[in-house]
Amino acid sequence: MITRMSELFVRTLREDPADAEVPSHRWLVRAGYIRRAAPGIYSWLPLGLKVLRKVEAIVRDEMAAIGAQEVSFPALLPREPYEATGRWTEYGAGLFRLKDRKGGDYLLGPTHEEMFTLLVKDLYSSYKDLPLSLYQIQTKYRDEARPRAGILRGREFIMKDSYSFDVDDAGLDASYAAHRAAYIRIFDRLGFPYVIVKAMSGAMGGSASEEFLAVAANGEDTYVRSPGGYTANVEAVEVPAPEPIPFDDAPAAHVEETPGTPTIETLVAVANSAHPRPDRAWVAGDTLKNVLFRITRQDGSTEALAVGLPGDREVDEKRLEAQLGEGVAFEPFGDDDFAAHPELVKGYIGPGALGLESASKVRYLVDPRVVSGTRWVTGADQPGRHVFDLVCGRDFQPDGVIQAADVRPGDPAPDGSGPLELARGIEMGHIFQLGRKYAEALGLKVLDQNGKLVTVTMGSYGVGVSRAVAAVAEATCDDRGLSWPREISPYDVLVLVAGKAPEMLSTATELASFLSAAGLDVLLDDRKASPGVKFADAEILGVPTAVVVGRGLADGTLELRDRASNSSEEIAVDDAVETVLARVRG
RNA sequence: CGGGGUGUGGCGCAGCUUGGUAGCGCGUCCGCUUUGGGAGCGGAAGGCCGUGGGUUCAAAUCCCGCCACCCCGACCA
Repeated sequence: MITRMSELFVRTLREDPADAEVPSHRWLVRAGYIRRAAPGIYSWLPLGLKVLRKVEAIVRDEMAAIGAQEVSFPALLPREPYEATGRWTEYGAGLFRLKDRKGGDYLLGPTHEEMFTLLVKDLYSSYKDLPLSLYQIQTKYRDEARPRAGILRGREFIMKDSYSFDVDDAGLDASYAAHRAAYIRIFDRLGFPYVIVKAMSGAMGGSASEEFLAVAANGEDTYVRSPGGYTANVEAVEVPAPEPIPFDDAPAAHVEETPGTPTIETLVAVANSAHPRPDRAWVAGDTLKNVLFRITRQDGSTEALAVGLPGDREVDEKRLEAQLGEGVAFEPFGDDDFAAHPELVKGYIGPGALGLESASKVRYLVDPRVVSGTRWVTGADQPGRHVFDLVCGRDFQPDGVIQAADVRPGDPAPDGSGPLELARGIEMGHIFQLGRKYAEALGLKVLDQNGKLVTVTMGSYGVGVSRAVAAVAEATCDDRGLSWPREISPYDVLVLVAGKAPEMLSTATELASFLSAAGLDVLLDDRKASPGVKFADAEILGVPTAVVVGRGLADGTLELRDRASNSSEEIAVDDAVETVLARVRG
């Protein structure tokens, strides 16, 4: 195919759109790939649509390769299935809901677990029918509280979601492994750097869950990695508990006056001046900080929660949220909350006043590092007083452990593979073992070999297709514009006429014809615009390879440009077709 | 939902303090010139100044209300 740029429906913008912050958003709009239609909702223009279709093609290809079959559910869905799984209410404000003329409730599907489960339930009833993997590439709707970054996080987006159905756990493991392998091929082909990280399976449960993150400095997800190969979303990092320490000869706990020390910083200062430690100075890590939250569940019930952690750490709210599970909100304790718990002295809260067995009845969960035998300086539950040498397991007993402390560069990897490094990424895919939650809620059972009804176990696997377009743009663009990996570039090659001599256009047209005949998708910039405009547009549009037909033509040469490296070389007109084909296919 | 900001031709912005009936750059159209890094000159089209009300002889500008959108934080592919 040859597309003449003089006829292509595209308009590049010379200036940045005012509302675009992140590079992918800015360039996709400036290059004429997408246009905003409403907040978080975008239209795809010819160039953008070509890229989108190419991403979809890769996904379809790899799904077919593992035997998954494509279906397509409506985006507009009835309420009932979502009522059955509780998600009509659980999804809360994030769900686009609407009514038909009769007043019936409908929703725009945010995800389709229910529909897939019901479809299989309708048609299949024997273990002989399984395993089965179905998928769709569908427009999804989520009424995000704050859409942002263009297509990277919209309210309407395109997702490939697949579901596997198996009779037993071994089957689920196999389906999961197949999807994992397919995802690796998909993301390899998309041609941008990514990492696979351990993820939270969340309230869904299930044993395995991994995310595919595009490596991007301004990504919304933070992940960790170690030299030994450990990777995980920060939310999923499980700090291991150290070995308990014997405390038989530990000194007895003693309360000391520490006036004016409501913060860790002031406490450390006063401890060092008024109660110096004999061997070394006190540091924040010697203190036990107790942070209070009020958590609110989906049903509206609230509960106080205390989190104990070494004083040199902060509570990471994302990690805390992940621990609390879906639909549980939390807020720091306010004055009202303190008023309701008079035994908790703000700034001087210690384990003595915490725990389900204590007077406050506040659940007390601690960082795994707060292990039996560790000695702490912590609040004495009286203003201006702290207790020293308080030993975990002897002087207090937490109700449990929680992974809520922040993870820092240099922390040891949980598997002992070295110090952790932190980096940012964009979630591109998520695979996880759903288990039997939906099958149970919707009654998806099959008869097994023994004629007994068993509940099917499911896996759920998503790829953000429209997001992938933005993520690739994000990962590959530079200060001049987009720069596509070959497999998803809207065109294989751009032939650019840089000059007004008639033979330039004729040579270019002829070259384009040969390349097209050889199977390439060619964009021919035959516009009358000045070379400067064309070069600038070539860089904004991001076609990986460009051939410039210009002043070198008189000497029998053309210029071959590589967008990714912004380098160029002269090639002979006579074997231009061969050279370009070799480059594009290379 | 909390915090900040902005609404003026297609895009990016000025004008608002000190009311007088709208301007600049880019883009678009016509003509001539120009053609290796977003060309030059001349001409042209295109705006009920987010919205409702108020003040005034007169409102983009002042006052009150509303709406929308964007950006920063808590949710997700």
